[in-house]
Amino acid sequence: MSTINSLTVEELGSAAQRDRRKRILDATYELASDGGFDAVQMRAVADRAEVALGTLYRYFPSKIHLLVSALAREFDRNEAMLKEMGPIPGGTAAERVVYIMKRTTRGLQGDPKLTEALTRAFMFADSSVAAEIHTVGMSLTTMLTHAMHSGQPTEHTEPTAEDIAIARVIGDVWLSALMAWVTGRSTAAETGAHLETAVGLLLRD
Amino acid sequence: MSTINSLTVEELGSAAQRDRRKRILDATYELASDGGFDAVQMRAVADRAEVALGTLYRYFPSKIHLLVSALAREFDRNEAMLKEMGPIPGGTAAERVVYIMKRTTRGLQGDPKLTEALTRAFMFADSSVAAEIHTVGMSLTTMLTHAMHSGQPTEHTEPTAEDIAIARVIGDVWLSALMAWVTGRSTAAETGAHLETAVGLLLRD
DNA sequence: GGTCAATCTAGAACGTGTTCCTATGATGGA
DNA sequence: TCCATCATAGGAACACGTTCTAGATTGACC
Repeated sequence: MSTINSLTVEELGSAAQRDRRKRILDATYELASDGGFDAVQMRAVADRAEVALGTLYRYFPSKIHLLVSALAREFDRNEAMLKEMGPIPGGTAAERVVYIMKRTTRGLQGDPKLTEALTRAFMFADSSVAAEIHTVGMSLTTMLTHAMHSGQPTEHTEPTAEDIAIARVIGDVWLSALMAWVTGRSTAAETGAHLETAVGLLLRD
Repeated sequence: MSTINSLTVEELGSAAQRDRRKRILDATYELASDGGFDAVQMRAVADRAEVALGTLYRYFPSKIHLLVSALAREFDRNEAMLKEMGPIPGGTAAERVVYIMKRTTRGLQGDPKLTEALTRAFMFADSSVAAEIHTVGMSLTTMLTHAMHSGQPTEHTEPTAEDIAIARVIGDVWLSALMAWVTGRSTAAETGAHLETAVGLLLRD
């Protein structure tokens, strides 16, 4: 068990410890959802989770680790939901990709403060959280290549190198757009339009 | 003159004030170049620039404003340098854009600490920094559309809407790649390759 | 039950971004 | 020249992330 990483569920022996961890993440979620990044103050999280400040830091070595761990938990939940969904609507790859991106974006924009907190943490994260971030990136790429081929004859073949490259570029645009939205530099509508433009440029059939 | 924005050169009446502003940005540059984001401490900047802390805050209302303004100045300088450099080498728009982007990226990667500081500031900026961010964005877009048409018959016509859209997407990819590099999640080589791929996808002639 | 190590609590303390206050100096108009 | 106004210097004070310390509690093992 290293001191530089967040404690994962598996590393926690007792039920009381797992419960503390859950209380901490719940408190983080609530505070973030309520007031965004700035409202997630370590003393406030500790208070609400009914643990001491030192204990909070034993479980999550920094505010960034805490928020990224909360993001990871949300991502897991979202992925489960997507799996239950049937084929993706849309006649062309571009349409399907736009559909899936807008759907995901809309989900995030439904809870702006939470999204702001999690996105900020994600963008401020350094190499110590590289593993988690890579996981999120892979997840996004998979989602996009899947959308490109959904319902097509190529549905169950491996995505080509170009598919993956395109998915990565779209992911980059998406992150930038999300960042602009989160930081109040663009509106939800602009975010959607920008994404659509980018997908149109990349996936002209 | 509002209190929520950085003071621009034009808003500063006296030569002494313009000199103070320059000293502050120089100090910021040096500290960032030396120790990165964390080393740019407001007290240290004020000391080195030989201004009071309050004065520093009068010129730049936050550390983020300060760093983004420093970034903007670097972009301006870069733009001036590019203008003096004759036509951009490369037979196609893609080649010219890749040339310009790699050149800029190499410049940044030659001073990693500085780049880390400026990129982090850029990513953390909220809507109060929108004006400064917009300056940087316009600068980048101009640079890219110029590269697309450099030495072409269309050199001196206005860039089309599509040109601008493409430039923005490339900017997004560049920022994401830079972010991954700055936070230690990808290497310089990967950054260049990723950029090249994206430009290839967007500018197929 | 007793002992020991790990963990937890409570809270002080520190660093750095930010704000605020007062005195001092500069500038421009009467 | 004198005054009014505003920018600046100098530094205290505050907020929040983070670290540290001292004691209380827990839990595993004898």
